[in-house]
Amino acid sequence: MTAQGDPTPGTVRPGGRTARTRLAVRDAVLTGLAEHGYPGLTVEYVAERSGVHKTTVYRRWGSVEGLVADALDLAGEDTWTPPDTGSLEGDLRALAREVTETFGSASAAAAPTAFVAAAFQSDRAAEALRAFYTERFARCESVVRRAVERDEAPPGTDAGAVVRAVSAPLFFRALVTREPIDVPLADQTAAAVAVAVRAGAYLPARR
Amino acid sequence: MTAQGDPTPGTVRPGGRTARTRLAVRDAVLTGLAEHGYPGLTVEYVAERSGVHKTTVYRRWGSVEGLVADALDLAGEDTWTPPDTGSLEGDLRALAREVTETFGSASAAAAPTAFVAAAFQSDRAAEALRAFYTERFARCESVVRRAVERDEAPPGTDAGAVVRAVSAPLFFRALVTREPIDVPLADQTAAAVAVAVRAGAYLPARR
DNA sequence: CTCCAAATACAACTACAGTTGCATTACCCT
DNA sequence: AGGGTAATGCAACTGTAGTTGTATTTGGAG
Repeated sequence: MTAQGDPTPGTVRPGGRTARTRLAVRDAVLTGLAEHGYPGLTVEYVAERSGVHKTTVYRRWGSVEGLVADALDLAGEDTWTPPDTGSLEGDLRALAREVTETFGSASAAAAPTAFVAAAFQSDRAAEALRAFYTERFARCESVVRRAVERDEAPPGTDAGAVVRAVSAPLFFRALVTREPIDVPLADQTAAAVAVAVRAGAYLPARR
Repeated sequence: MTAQGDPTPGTVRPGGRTARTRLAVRDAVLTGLAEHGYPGLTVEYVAERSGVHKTTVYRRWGSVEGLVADALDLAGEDTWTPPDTGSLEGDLRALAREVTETFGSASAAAAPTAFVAAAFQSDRAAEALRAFYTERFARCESVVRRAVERDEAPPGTDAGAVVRAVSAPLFFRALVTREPIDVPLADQTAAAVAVAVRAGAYLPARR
């Protein structure tokens, strides 16, 4: 999960100017994504905006994809926890609505969209994205765990499959087919998955 | 759906050398994608491989994204029809397995993956991708229509939502999180959606 | 406080993607 | 068949992304 741009392990200088530079660059990356989108983000822009010389940016991050991958590593280090509404369908609906909100406004969608775009360009960004979602979905599995405890879902339900089934149709429309997504669609998706869970369609024995 | 690379409407020269050039270039694009992947595909490679001068490629297609968008337009002009196995779950399972097959081998996945990647880079490719999937999913809706006729699905079922719900989790894992997808996963996804359909979770009244 | 190593700044350079003006070729129409 | 026009080929050019070698600055350790 550690960014490749980090000083090599065991370095003597973890803080100070290096840390300031990194933060300034990360800030410039997010600003640039919001303003020009991923295709318009250039190393030169980040260098100018952050006040860090472009040589330094190239040496530590290597490319635009490296910059985005580093920003993605940072995004994974938050304290987000899945919703807890007291019912399976309520939790799934809240999860789906969060996706809808993220991709509802262009400014909020800029960074997540860029993360996916960068993953198509470089293996490092792809790995960072994979790690991000692995960790994020692992957090979400508590939703299913609680549902099992409430007898809303059969024991052994494949929690990972459930949380992916709720998110995927919305991600797919937002990122691949560019169809509009809204709250009713999120609710429909959550309801459908909740029905399937209760029916035992996500028991891993079926795989 | 007409490619931007086409001669302007009403042109006097729809066939002949122009058509040969276009086919040679399209072929080179697909070969290049399979060999080097999207990030490694360059206009210069396509020019050399196709025997068409790079100036011509730049003039007619404009960029790598234009080349990919044109190839995508071509891909949409096929005679593919959705499976007809005689049951809803069978049809959904067959659809899901097709997705699995597409992204199962690196060579088969190269073009579809590139289409999505290009859509993040240029609006023209994004529009071509949107058109492709809109048309493709419209064809798939016959699966749901037949299920309604067989009383396997309630009348008024949102066919578009159903076919997207079957495909999306597989696309999402293949393209975004880069998780492995296999036949059991396809079957699980299809079974879950079939259960939800039968329970009436995809009635558009819920939106 | 001073010294040392790491990180950054600077400037010049390289390479290649993409452009432009013009010559040439090939196709369609009469 | 042959003339006109669209499309392609060609070669030289431009701009900029990315590189390299070196000087300078910074921050921590003793």
